[in-house]
Amino acid sequence: MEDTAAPVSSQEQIASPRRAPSQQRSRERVERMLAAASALIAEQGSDAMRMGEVAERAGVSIGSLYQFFPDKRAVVWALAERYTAESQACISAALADVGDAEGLRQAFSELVDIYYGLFLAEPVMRDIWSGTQADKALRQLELADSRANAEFLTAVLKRLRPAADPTALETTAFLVWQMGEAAVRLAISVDRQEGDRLVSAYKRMALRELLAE
Amino acid sequence: MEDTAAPVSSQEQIASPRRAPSQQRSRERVERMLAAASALIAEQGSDAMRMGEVAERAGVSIGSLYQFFPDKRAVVWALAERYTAESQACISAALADVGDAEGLRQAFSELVDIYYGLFLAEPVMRDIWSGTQADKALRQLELADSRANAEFLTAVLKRLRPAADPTALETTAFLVWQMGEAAVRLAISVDRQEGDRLVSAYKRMALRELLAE
DNA sequence: TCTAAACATGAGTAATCCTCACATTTGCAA
DNA sequence: TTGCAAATGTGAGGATTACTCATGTTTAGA
Repeated sequence: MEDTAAPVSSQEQIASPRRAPSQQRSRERVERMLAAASALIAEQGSDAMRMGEVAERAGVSIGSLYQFFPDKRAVVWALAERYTAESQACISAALADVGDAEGLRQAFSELVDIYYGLFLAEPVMRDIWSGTQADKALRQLELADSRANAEFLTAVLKRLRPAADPTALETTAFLVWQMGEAAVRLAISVDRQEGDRLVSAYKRMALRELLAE
Repeated sequence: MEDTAAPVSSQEQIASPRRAPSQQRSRERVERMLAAASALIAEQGSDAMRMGEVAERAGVSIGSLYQFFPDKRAVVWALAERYTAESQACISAALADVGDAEGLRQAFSELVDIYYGLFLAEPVMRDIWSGTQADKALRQLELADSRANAEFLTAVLKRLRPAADPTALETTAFLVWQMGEAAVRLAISVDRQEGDRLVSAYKRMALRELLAE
């Protein structure tokens, strides 16, 4: 007798730290845990990362690890959250004072290059975001992040094309942004030369759309 | 004393059936296994799919399951392979006799609609391809599939724009195709109304690029 | 009919996530 | 300073699950 219902479809809530570290000592230990996890992900990928190994390398017991992270995904999620927070500021700054088409062209091109470079250089980031589709919580984080970033782009578009339908601009910005993330992920999974070509092609395609009409 | 090398980076080869079923009886049993797996994925997702449950539902022992599939991923992979084989024919047919810009516009739009519809309707397909980023073998299958499909598009482009640089056309086709897959995956993970808008926006963006110059 | 190969079985192995009962440390009020 | 509650730390062990293997059964063909 098994469940015939599909419990998966419900919104799996993101697991927040089981208990926020309130003492200095534990805050440092949590940092060590995250650093250990980051190193292990860089070496082996998040899938091969073992919780026991994270604990060992951080110099804490497995129990302590689970005191602050409800499960394995939460560890990865915590790292992912840091990256998004960092990049958000960078993106906001780059797009804030774009005033004309040429400005957008330059700022956008730079942003894509930075993003591409980050993925090429950061194995942890690459690993985390490539698992994004499979993990519901990460997928939600990525979507939320993408929406937030797309909003900066939307703001620019509304400035440059005040006559256009706002909803359409929002859709365009969101789509272009997501396509960019997909393009970069694609680019790093083929050889470097083709990757560069793909990123260039994406830039052209995105800008054509952003500056249309 | 731990390995400091990262064994993950090496090309994990796709696991082929451990032993191809040669008798009628076993061929039928393998079909039942795949059907059971498909049903379970539809209900719970491939991650929650348990090999024991697949065997039970197919009415075979766990040992039999492993006689034909070397591991869990191979089961999912076998299902994925079927979908790609099916869709390939469909895509090839749709693009084969495109002769002008208007023809491309129509054929492309239809293809995207079909693909979007398929993802909306087929939970198994949705699940399999959303895990695509995490699983190296599936990622390779998807890339190979995408390249093959993009080739049909490349052929059309070369016909419509004979003067253009062939490599550039190939890059464009591949990128546009991958963007399409990403757009559809994005569209099904937001609400239906926004999903529709995103797919429309993708069509416009892609066609603008495909018909440029 | 006989035999070798293909097929079938399921209890058992190994790996891993995570819990929990208990020990220790910290901050702070009396 | 002292006492104590809350926060933190520990690691053996429970629970789950992918996968193996020794052994038995069925099939195809000579």
